[in-house]
Amino acid sequence: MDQILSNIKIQINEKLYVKDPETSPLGKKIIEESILLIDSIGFDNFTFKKLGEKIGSNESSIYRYFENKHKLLVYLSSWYWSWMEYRLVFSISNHSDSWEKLKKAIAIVTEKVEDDQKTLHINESILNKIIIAEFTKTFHTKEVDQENKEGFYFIYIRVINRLTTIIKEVNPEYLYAKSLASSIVEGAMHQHFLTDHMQSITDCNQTINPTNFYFDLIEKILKK
Amino acid sequence: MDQILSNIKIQINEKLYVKDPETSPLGKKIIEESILLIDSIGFDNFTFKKLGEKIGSNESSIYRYFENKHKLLVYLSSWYWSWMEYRLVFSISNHSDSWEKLKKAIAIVTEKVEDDQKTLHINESILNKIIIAEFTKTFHTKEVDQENKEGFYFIYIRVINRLTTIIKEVNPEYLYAKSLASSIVEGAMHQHFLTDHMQSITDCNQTINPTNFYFDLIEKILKK
DNA sequence: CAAATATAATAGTAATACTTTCATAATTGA
DNA sequence: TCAATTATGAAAGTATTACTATTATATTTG
Repeated sequence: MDQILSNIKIQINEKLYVKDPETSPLGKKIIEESILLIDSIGFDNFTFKKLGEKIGSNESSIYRYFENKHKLLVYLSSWYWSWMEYRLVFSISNHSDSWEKLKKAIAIVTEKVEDDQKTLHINESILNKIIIAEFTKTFHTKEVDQENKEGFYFIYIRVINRLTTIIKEVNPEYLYAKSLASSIVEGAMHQHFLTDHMQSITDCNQTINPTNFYFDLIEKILKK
Repeated sequence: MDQILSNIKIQINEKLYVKDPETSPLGKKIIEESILLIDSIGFDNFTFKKLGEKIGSNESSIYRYFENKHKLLVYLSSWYWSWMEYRLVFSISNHSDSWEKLKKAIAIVTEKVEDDQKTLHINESILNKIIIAEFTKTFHTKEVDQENKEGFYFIYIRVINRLTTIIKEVNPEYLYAKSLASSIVEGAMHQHFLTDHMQSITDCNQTINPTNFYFDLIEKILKK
């Protein structure tokens, strides 16, 4: 997996950037440090000026890579879901039993991400924290329909479609495979959020995690 | 119900406003028109200046009611969840069977709100649209823990707790009542959002709605 | 009807979200 | 290798946002 991942270049919609950040050291630094800065001060307080100060670069140089911070966040999210998709496809590839595949897939999309050292400039564990905290902001905008048309959420949708396909494999009679898939992906992020900030309305904690909750749930919903 | 609702004054955390908007015509106009303006241009593009222009009042006058637009949104959300809670409590009060109560409760929290004319200055149907589009922004902030301590999300949490209680009544052995309740409330909003903006990853549409999805889901999860 | 309170009008500040211009540094390819 | 191209940095500028403060004028209330 290490080798494969290091050979794969994650493809991101070209409309999300002005200049591809993967093509230069400054671009990579923007990605690397924006993840850390968004995690530390939150997306709402994040500005290109602050990022520039942090990386010792001028604000205007960052604008040569990204039009605005919204597109940077969509870029980071696309990267995340692309990486997720890769791990998902890989993890189910060695299973033929559809039930096993589903459990693997759900584990992948609902588990907290522990840092893996496979990519140099991206800390996946912190990126996962950002996704839990900020991903919903990428599409809760007035421009969502336009941006959806332009494919900004394409990879995220593809991940959910992959999960949907496996759900249908497990139980072709189940009527709500798409809604179940989108509920699990979004819901797992929400349960992680609640674990950290509103413990009183979730059963998840240090010992029980969203994966346990969703394993139990799909067993009851899909087992015939 | 009409009568009861018109007699009840929905209580909102005092920390959310500088001056209670229910105590003056301008205050009520701020509430009424902010709902319409947020719906029309989106919360991100909404400013007190624009609201002032719309209602023929000065920006500075609005600041005498709300410190900032974030607190206004939390105020509107609190109002919404308080109204929800009221309808929920009312709708289950004439049922003794816990399964019937659960179905009623889930219908209330997952159905699209059709405008009801019980309150004069608040359009609940449009407020429901705002909640679907913007509610997640109220707590996806760096200040969430502080604001949670101050009780900003108290009513929302109470609604979820009420649902949790009914779930436990239906099936005391089920291990994830809290997570199920929070998933349903959040998930229903998400499914409504997907219906409007990302049809390809939901089964909900004009004929099937989130309520159908969750009725089926709880039946499979909780029926013994 | 006077006093208190609410609202409006205006101006001002600091930060945000950019854009533009020009200088300089680094890279590339003939 | 050196000229041309491209990338980055520095600085300044604009419009908008998110407020605060001051003063004047309405409106309400006791």
